[in-house]
Amino acid sequence: MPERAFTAGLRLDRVRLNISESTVRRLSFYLRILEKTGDAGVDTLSSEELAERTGTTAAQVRKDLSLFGSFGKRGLGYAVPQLASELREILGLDRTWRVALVGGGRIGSALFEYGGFRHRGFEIVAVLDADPAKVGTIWGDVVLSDISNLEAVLRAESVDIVVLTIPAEAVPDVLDRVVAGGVRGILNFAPVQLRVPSDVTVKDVHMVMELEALSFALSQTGGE
Amino acid sequence: MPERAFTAGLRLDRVRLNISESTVRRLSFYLRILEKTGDAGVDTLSSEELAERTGTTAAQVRKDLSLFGSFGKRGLGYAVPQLASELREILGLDRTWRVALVGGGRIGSALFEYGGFRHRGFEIVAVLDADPAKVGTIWGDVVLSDISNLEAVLRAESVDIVVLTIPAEAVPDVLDRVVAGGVRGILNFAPVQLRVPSDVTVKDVHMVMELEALSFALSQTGGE
DNA sequence: TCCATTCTGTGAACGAATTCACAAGGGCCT
DNA sequence: AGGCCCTTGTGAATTCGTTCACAGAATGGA
Repeated sequence: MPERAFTAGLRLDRVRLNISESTVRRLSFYLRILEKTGDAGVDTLSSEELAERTGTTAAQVRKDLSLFGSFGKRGLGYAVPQLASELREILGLDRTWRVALVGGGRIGSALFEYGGFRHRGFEIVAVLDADPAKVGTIWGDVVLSDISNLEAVLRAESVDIVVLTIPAEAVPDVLDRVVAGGVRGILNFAPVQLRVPSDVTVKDVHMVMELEALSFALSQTGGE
Repeated sequence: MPERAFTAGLRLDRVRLNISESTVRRLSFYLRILEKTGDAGVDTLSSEELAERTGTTAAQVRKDLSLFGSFGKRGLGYAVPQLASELREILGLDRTWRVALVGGGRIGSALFEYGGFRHRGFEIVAVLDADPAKVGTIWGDVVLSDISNLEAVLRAESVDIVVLTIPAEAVPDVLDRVVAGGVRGILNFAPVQLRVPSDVTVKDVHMVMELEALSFALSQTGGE
């Protein structure tokens, strides 16, 4: 039983219940919109407006939020900064996450140089690669480590999340060692199924599969 | 009514029926496994084995495939090269798709240098950016074009699919022009909802949202 | 040839997620 | 203060996707 403090609106009794992946993804999207409109000086948003900007329905927005509490005012809508702050807390974004980049190739380096992660509280504290020519090179404020020290680096840097951008064939070995290093969150770019213990969460980014899904869609409607 | 020729096993009557996004994503994954095991010399695979390697269930595999035809042999399983070829056709991968990269920043250049797309039949035939300093530079075998010529380039190169890696604020304008350029498939990396006509298909890759979903998952189980 | 074994293909059952529809709360104007 | 309008929060209904369970096809062995 968790004993952590939540804000008044949060429903402790429901927090542990099945929240679907799609709900979480939408929450993340709602938060983005709230931050954007908040910056633009808007202070209230209805479920309808939120739905329109995120490509869903007003009922869906209200249902998603209702899983965590009552954050709106009937007749009025949602207070933008307040709801944003609730969502940040729900999503666990009221802290910094320590991220290691495992794989320093094309994708890995693009993610590193792309500042978008750090701005949202994901700090890259280590980069690892198997290529001896890369080991020791300086990436921004971190020195690239040899992947043979993986477990040690993960523990020394208290890494929470690993971003895996290694070739498929290297996955089984590296994955075991990531888990052994105590990491319980993995963002996986390799086009293989990661087999992990149940206390480890994996999210996949499969760009080629998305392209193939586009190919399918175009083939369906195309030809005329 | 489509009049195109399909192989014997394909069910013309069902091809247009609702195939869910999850089914398509799995088909793409099955294909990968088939190609990998085919290269390893395996010539037959059961739904059970396919399921294990893709992280789903045997029933799911059979159901997915049954939406398009009967490709297996009872008591035996699926012939690897044959099923791979069927899936390639179903997914529309029996041709080359012409892709334009719109946005030549971090992500865009990483995707360009990453060879994984071309190997699967997605050929990058144009790269466009708004930065005058980049226009005219040579990327592999293409010259980077000014985004002000967007529609013209898309038409001249017969672009099928656009990969959008531009900042969120540039999206509304560029998106309209992508659609005006006749493109009906978009792989979107910008963290905004794309509003497009119904004959245009969009697939999103939202890496930061995936990270936030990880943050949520870790917050749920963490703390003890 | 016949039986035992294996694994597919698929209706039916189930469960999860979305949408509907409306009662109740809140603000504003007169 | 009262009435009107607006928008939330949420059970109920519906739709969609997954899992179950088994009949039927293919193979190999006796």
